Amino acid sequence: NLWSQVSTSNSNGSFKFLETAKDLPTIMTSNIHCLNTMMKCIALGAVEFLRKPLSEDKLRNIWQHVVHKAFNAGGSVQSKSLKPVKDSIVSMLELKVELEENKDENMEKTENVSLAHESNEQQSPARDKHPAPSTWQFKQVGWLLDDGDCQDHINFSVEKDSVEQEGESKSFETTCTMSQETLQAGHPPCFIETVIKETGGLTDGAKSENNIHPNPQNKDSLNHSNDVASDLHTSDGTRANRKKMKVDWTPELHKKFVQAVEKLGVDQAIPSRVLELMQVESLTRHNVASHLQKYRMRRRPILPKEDDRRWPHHRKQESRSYYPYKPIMAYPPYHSNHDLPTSPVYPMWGPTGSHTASMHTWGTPSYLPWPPTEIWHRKPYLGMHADAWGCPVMPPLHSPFSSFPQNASGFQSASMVNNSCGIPQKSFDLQPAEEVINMVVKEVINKPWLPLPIGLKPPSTDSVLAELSRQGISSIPPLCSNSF
DNA sequence: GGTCAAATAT
DNA sequence: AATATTTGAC
Repeated sequence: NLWSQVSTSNSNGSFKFLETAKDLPTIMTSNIHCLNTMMKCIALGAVEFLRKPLSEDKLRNIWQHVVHKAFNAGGSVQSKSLKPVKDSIVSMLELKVELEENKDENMEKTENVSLAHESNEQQSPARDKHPAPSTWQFKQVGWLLDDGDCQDHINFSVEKDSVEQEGESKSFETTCTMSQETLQAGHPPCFIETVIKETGGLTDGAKSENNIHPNPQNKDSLNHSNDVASDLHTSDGTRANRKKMKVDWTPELHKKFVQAVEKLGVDQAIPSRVLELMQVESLTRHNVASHLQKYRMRRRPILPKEDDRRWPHHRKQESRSYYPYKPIMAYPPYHSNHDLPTSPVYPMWGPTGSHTASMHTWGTPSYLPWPPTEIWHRKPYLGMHADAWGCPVMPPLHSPFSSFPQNASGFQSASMVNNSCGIPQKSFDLQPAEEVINMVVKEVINKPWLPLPIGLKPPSTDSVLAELSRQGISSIPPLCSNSF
């Protein structure tokens, strides 16, 4: 990802640049507010044309789209985690800032910034990755078998070193499976399977990993004791060794988590509260916090917030706690959620259609597949990985930005039409302060779930072209000619 | 306490 | 190598 900048003192240069960078989403910013110029830029492939006084809103808007874009891309690639995206965006930010700094607006007439995205981002239609969803769902089923739905199991393995005797470090792992009524307060007994994870003489660092499978893998045998494992019933808490326990977020546990989060409202879900609602002792705030962190990262639903003010949209009173997150994606405008129930716009995590599907098992209506891998290491009883999900993950086969929303901030607002010559109100407006830029970008990045401002609807090519011809600018390379 | 991000563990 | 969790810092 990078920002490329081209500053020219004459619009012609800019146009040239635009043409050169057709395939790169380019945003033109200029203090020239001539419809003609704008049209031309758009026609030449600019994704947006912003009038020079770059307001905070405009910036935010742009960045939100960038972030969305980035996230979308990330989502399509299953393995891709959010972080990288974030990083790249951040790096972009730096460049951006740098750019902004260097910017010498005095002379420049037109300046354009192009938001380029990694070349590899192009998705090859051929090989997609749709495994996640299906597997996920499938897994669910598998689990249902053992748990008998209403029982939740919390598994955590405690690893404690046997006595202090350093002689031979023998550590064993205790896997405690406690069951508890889903929502009931009761604290049922729990089974504790102790697995001796004997570690040979400490000397040879080679800890024979022969050790019994920690919970992860043969989870399958929830019900059966594992080979080496021996079952004992104990009063849970007591032996809840105070060592490091790794919480195993089983689907059930996760489900609870999600329910709690939803009850609170995603935006108000904070670790402590969630923990309360979950009523799962044995879990620490940190555990929840961590999970929450992960949770938030995955679902990047756009969620209304005070951010709305800027985007005169009528969602005022929406108790946006639940899933009003019908993402107002600027991105793939094509299908609205109902078209293809299963085709996620946000390939992986976005709150997309398919509510019902996931609803039952995860009680998560809007969040698609939670953790793909997590699902995997529990072997579903029923073999085959059949794509239960059956979701034809359709990756954006087209240029990622193909539908990049135009008109970030009232592109076609009357104001700009008449306003042929912008007059810098405040130096600030013309040149957003670095802090502002930083702040805005950061905000956007940090809250990917915020609603995408404005329905940035792409200016219809037709209208633009029409207008252009009307203006006598017809010698412009047709938009459609290039992949833009 | 909440968040974030680095460090670990798997 | 990629994730899932845990730790620690802020």
